[in-house]
Amino acid sequence: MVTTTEQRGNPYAQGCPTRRILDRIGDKWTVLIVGALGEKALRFSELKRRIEGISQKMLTQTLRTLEEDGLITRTLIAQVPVKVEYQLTAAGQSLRAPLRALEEWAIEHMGEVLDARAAHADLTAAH
Amino acid sequence: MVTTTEQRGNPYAQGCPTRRILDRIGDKWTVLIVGALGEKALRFSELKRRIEGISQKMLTQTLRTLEEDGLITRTLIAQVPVKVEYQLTAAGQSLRAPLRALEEWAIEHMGEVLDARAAHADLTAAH
DNA sequence: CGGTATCCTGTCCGATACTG
DNA sequence: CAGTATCGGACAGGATACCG
Repeated sequence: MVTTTEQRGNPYAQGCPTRRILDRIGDKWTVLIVGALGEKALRFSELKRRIEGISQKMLTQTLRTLEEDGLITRTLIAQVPVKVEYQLTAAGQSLRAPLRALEEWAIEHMGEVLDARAAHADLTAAH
Repeated sequence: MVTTTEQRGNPYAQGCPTRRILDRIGDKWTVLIVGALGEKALRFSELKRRIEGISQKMLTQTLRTLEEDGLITRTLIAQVPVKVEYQLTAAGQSLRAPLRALEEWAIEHMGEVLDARAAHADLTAAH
């Protein structure tokens, strides 16, 4: 066997699918949607209300992508007016832990990073 | 005090800095660079070699951003030819754990997600 | 070696208008 | 309510050329 490190999950290799998957996860809205759906299933409009600043287009688009990836399910309840519920699949649920870890890191180190940015801005301003 | 949930680390609020920080972290190359520097300090060209497909421009740009954010340090060794070493700061190091968790999730669920995508592609192809 | 500067193309994404 | 469709500006990011 000519098994190199590229074979399995090596994100440093160009062809590796983990890259594509990491890209998706890294997506701004994906993180927020998965987070929002973590507690319980939500409707389209509930999601839109919870996630400030997301446009209808991006919400739809991201939901479709998540559905394609098997991370959420979309349930249409045929009534008037129409009702659509989104909820995490098992795979989607399993993503919550690593994402929460990231969120916690962001919250914890936010001040530190902002200070560093400010310090750098001062330096450049002073030439 | 009129402290709302928006005040602290609530990524769902538009103004919250955690969003900006999560955006940075979510960046394609950031994850790979921090991962690569995890083991030991590396030179510019070493990083470029390790991270397949990154352009010089993006490597430089991402390194600058990471430096501004206080996650890595840049050390210039004045000799001929010039040598520059990048290494993680303490804050940068602390980011490794959550990122590794994400990488591991990607590796573990890669197959699952790819299957879901394939299944979806079949459905749409069949009309 | 480790960059910077410039050009240029693709894509992201918000705004808007319309629909079952 | 929960979308789809379309347009257009901003911007990410590759290719290329040049520099200390």
